[in-house]
Amino acid sequence: MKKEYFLRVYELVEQIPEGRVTNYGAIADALALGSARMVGWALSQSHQIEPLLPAHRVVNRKGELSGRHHFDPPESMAEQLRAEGIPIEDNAVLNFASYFWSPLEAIAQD
DNA sequence: GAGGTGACGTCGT
DNA sequence: GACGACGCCACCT
Repeated sequence: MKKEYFLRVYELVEQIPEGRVTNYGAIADALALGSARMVGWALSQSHQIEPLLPAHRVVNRKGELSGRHHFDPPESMAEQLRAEGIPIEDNAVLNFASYFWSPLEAIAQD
């Protein structure tokens, strides 16, 4: 069961509220994965399984859209974030700290 | 069964 | 402050 650990990342990312963003490290910490790389890797896997996953709400520690290149139209990641009211500039989230959403909240509710 | 990969993060120089 | 190297661990070939 635990082998499908990426499903946990899946569930968590799925709970990211609209207009909010989070980073890989926060998810890794929330799930006690121990490595943010696992989150990025998990998202890359989940992307092909469930494209509906709001992976565009997950960025790196600097708020940069590091995974934009994995989207079909790479710029769609920023477009979707902007559509949710999140300002994007130079492929990075402005006021990232202000829009940051802690995945721990999702776990707390669960 | 062993090696390589990866949407990152932290520490050291 | 910017750049480089290492660690981290599940999944794939």
